[in-house]
Order: sequence, then C-alpha cells, then structure tokens
Amino acid sequence: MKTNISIPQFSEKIAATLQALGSPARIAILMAIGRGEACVCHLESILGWRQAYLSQHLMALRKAEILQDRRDGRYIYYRIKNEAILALVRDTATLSGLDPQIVDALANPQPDSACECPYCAPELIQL
Amino acid sequence: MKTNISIPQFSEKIAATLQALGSPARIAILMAIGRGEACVCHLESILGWRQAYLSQHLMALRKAEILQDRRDGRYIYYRIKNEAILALVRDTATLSGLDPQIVDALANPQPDSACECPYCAPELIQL
DNA sequence: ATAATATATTCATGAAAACGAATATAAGCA
DNA sequence: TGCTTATATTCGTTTTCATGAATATATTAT
Repeated sequence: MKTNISIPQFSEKIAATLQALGSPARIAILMAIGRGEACVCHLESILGWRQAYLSQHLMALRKAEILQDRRDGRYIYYRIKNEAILALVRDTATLSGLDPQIVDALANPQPDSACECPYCAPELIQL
Repeated sequence: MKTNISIPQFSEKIAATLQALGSPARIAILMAIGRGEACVCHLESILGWRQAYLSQHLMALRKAEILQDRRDGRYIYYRIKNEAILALVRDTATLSGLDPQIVDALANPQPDSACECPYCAPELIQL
C-alpha cells in the first residue's frame, strides 16, 4: 500500500515517459525507427525478434505516446512522434559514457538488403 | 528465460540510466537536490517521506551513478554528479507537455524555513 | 468464402522492482 | 562508555513488469 508519499503530478508524468524508455528492447526499437518510419515486419527483420514480442513493446511505446502509427493496407508503419525523444536517448548515451555518434548513425537507418518489407524491397510489391 | 533477443550493449546501458529515472520518487528527489546539494534529513523534511524509504531510492540513484555523496560529520550530502541529468529531466518534462520552467525553478531550491538541517538552519548547529 | 499475410491483444508465469518494517552502522554528545 | 542522531542496509511481502504462448483482428489474394 502506498502511503505517506507526496509526489507531484509532474514527477509522475516525467517518470512515465522515462519508464517507457527504461527498456533495452524499446531503445533498440527507437534506434531502428530513427528519424524515418518503419513497418513491423521491417523491425522484425532488423531486430530478429518474434513478432508478438515486438508488438508488445510497440504497444508500450504507443501507450507512452512516443510512437505514432499509420496503416497502409496490411502494413502498419511506426514513427517517433517527437524527434526530441532521439535527442533524449542521445544525451543519455553521452551521460552513460557511450559515443553519441553511434546514436546519430543509428537514427538514420538505411534500407536493408536482407529485408523484404515494402520499404526495403518495394519492387517485391509490384510482382 | 531470455532467448532470441539481440540487444546491443549500448541499448542496455542507456536503458539502465533511464530505468533509474523512471520512478516518480527518484525524479522528486532529483528536483529537490537540483543544482546544489542536500542532506538526507533535508530531503526528508522537503519530501515528507520516511527516512528508510528515502534511503532506498538514494541507494538506487547512487547505484546508477547519478548521485554523488559526501559525509560531513553525522550528515551525508548528496549532489547530482552531472547537471546533464537535470537537462534530461527538463527535456522530458517538455516532451510530456509540462512547463519546463517548473523544472528550472525546482532545480534551484532555496533553504526551507521549516527545515532544521544544517543547510536551512545553520544557526541551530552553533547552539 | 477461404486462405494467406501482417499485426494486435490477452493471459499465465516468472522475474524484477517497490515498499514496509526491522535492524545495522557511523558520528557526535554527555 | 552509553546515548542520541543521522543514515544505510537487509529481508519479506506485494506489486509491477517482462516474456512466452496462444489467439484475435485486419487486409489482401485466390
């Protein structure tokens, strides 16, 4: 039972966003999306995870209002609502003693030749 | 059992820092410390929490290398190791739709007349 | 209508985190 | 030395989160 705790509303709001980011899996997802957008099967291919596992984390990021989704036929694309989230991750990387350029490089992902999603292999859609 | 997950080392490091911040209680502590330093009894007074509860969160923040402590006689003072943490919280506040000036104001706490710690009431030590 | 593909959601289980209560430790005072 | 004050730490319990497995839903193709 939570008693004798007086936490201002703002602490809870700030903590909620940071809590959503406090997961290696979700950080990896955000890096994979970067400044563009990515569909679920693209993220599956890039990250090598089970689809259901990925979807659960996407759900958490949507709930935290970090990700925005849009449907295109069968495909659902995700993008980061506010690029400031990437700056936040970058700054945290710096704080954690990591090379922020790694974050910068990852935030601009390129199409992956091994991926068969509409983004990486648009020619497959025409067939 | 964690299987089929390929999380780069950097995601884990970033997430670890954000995980430590993903708690309303610890955000409140950081706000109370701000740019200066604060002793435990000061934080007790300001936040109105049980001492043991507060100490547990201080322990978590020390473990995450966010806080630095120094002992002065019976008193232990805490300061935020890197002011960039405050910038991080401020940016998160902005992202969460909060007024960042609230964070700025809180990051420069003033002595509290109701507090009897050496910082707020140095004259009590002389007695 | 059915099957295939893409993806979300739910539920059960296990692990991690949060919290209360009790206790231990350190420093200063009488 | 013993007491007081300041604070850390440990342990048990509860709550929350993470994950796997199964299943549901939406769209397109046949």
